Amino acid sequence: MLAVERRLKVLERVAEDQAIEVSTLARDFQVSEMTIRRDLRRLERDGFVRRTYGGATTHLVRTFEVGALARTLHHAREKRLIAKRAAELTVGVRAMFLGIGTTVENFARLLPVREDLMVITPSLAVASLLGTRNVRVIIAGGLVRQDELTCVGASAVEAVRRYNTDTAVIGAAGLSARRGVTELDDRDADVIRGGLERTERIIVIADGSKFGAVAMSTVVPIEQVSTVVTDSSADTEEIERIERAGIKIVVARPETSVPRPAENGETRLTDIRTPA
Amino acid sequence: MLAVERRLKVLERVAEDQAIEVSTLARDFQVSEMTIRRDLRRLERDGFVRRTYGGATTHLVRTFEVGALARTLHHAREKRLIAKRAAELTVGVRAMFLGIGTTVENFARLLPVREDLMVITPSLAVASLLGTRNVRVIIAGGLVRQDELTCVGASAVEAVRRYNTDTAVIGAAGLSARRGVTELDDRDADVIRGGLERTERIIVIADGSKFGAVAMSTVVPIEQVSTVVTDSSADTEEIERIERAGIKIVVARPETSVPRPAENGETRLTDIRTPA
DNA sequence: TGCAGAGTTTGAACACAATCGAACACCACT
DNA sequence: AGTGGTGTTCGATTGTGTTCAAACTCTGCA
Repeated sequence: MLAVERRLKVLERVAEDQAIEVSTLARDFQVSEMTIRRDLRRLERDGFVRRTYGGATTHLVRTFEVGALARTLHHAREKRLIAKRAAELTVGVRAMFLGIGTTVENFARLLPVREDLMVITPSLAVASLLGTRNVRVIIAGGLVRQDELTCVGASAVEAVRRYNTDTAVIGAAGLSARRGVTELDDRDADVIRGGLERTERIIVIADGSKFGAVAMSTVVPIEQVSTVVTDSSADTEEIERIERAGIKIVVARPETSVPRPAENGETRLTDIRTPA
Repeated sequence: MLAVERRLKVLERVAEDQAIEVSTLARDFQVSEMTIRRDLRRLERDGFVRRTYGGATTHLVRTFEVGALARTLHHAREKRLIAKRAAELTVGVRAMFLGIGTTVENFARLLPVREDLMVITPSLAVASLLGTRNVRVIIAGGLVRQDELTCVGASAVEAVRRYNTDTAVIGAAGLSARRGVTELDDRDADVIRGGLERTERIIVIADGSKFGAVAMSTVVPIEQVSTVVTDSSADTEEIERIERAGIKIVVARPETSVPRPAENGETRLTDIRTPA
C-alpha cells in the first residue's frame, strides 16, 4: 500500500471511530507504530486530527470529508503553504469574513486560534472546523446547498451583509485580470458578494490552477481585491496582468530563507481540552 | 481504550448519574481504583467534578461543557432504536423542525430520504448530515455555540420562528411530568422554543436516562408535547406520570418479531462504533 | 450524645509497563 | 547523490498497579 493511501485510510479510521489507538492502527495496517506516529503527526500538522497519548482523536464533522478526503489531501503541501502564508497576513484581524471551498477550509484548519477573533462564514465546514477549535463563529443561515454545504439564498445574503469585517478571505473557482474573482454557483457568488460588502480588505487565496480561469458568476472585479495568495505553479503572465491592476500577489514558497522558525510551541494534547 | 477517552467517559458517567462511586467506575472500565482516583483528581482540578469520599458528584449545569466525543458513543444502540421508531412517526411530514443533540443526529441519520421533505434546524451536525443526504435543509444561522455546534442568539431564534412546520422532533437533557422538556444551555433552549412556536405536533425523543431528569432551562411544559419516543430503560413511574398528562409514549424495542439474528460474537465492535 | 472499633477509602511511594520522539541505518526509487 | 519512507534502538516521559500507613465513615453500644 502506498504511504499516501495509508494516511488517507488512517484519517478515515480516526474520523470514523472518533478516537483510536496507535497500536490498533499499526496492527491493522501492518506497519510499525513509529510509522503510524509519523502519519498522525503529519495529519495533526495539517489540522485533521488531534494527537493524544497512545492514539488520536478528531473533531472533524464526519459527513463532510469522507468522500472529499482524497481531494483535500492532494497537493497538501501547496495548500498548507498558501494557508500559512495567508494566515500571516491576518495576524491583527479582529473580525473576518471567510468564504467557501477547500482552500478556505484549509486556511481555517491552519489558522492560529486567537481569543479575540470573530469569524462570519456561509460554509458549514468552515464553521464547524473553527467552532471546534474555540474560535467565535457566526454562520450565515438559510438554505443549505447540498454538495458544498454552504448557506445560500436571500436570508444568507442578508445575514452576511449585516457584519462589518476587517478582512475577508475567500477562495475562487477562477481568477483573472479580465473577469476578476469568479465562482461556479451563482447562489454562492451572491452570498460571498454580500460578505464582501462591508469589509476593509479582500484577500483571495487560490492555487495556481485557478489563474486565468473564468467561472460563470463574477464575485468581484479584480480591482477590489487587495491581495492574492497563491503558489509557484500560478501562470506568470496572468500574475503580471493582475499585478498591473494594482493588486499585490504573494507567492507562497516552501520555507526557503528561514531555516526553522522555532518549533518550541509544541503543545501536548494529552490533557482533555475543553472549550471554555 | 485511550486514557483520554476513558476520562471523558468517566466524566460523562458522573454527569449522567449525578453521583458515582470509584469502585463502580473501576469495575466498569476494568482499571484499578487508583487509576479512577487519578482520573477524578484530574477532572476535579479542571473543575468538572467534585470529589467526594468514595466517588464524585457534579452539578448538572456544568456538565455540558464536555466535548461531543464523550456522549456520542454512549447508549448508541438505544439511540438508534429510538431514532428508527421516531422516523416511522414522521412518514407523511412535509416541513419539519429538528432540534439538537446526538439523539436527534441519529434520527437525522436514519430518516428515510424523501424529495418532498423540508427541514429546519439550528444544529450544524444535523444540517450537514441531511445536506449530504440530499434533503432540503435550512440552517438557522447566528452565533455558533462552540461545544455542540448549534446556532444560538437572537438571529437564530428569529430564523427558526419564521417557518411553519408540521412536526418538530427534539431531544431533551431532561424530561419530567413536573418540569417538562428541559435543556442544559439556556441559549439552546431559546432557539428550540422558537422552533416549536409554529409547529403542529411536538415529538420528543429521549433515551431512558432522561426520564425524571430536570435540567436548568425549560423548553416546553409537558402538556404541549404530543408524543415521546424512548427505550425500555425509562423509569416506569415517570412514564405513567407523563401519560397521565395526556401524552402518548412510544417505547422502542429491539425488533421483537425476529427471534435473534445469531450472536456471532463479532457484534461487539458495532456496539462501540458510532452508527454510520 | 459521645465514643470505640471495624471496615473502607485515600494518597504517597515505588515498581513496572506503555508510549514517546530523536537518532541512525536501511531500502527503493529517481 | 538525493529524496522520502520505513524499522529499530534507546533514553525520557507518561500511565498504571500494588503496597501501606493514615484518614475517614459507619455502626453498635453506652
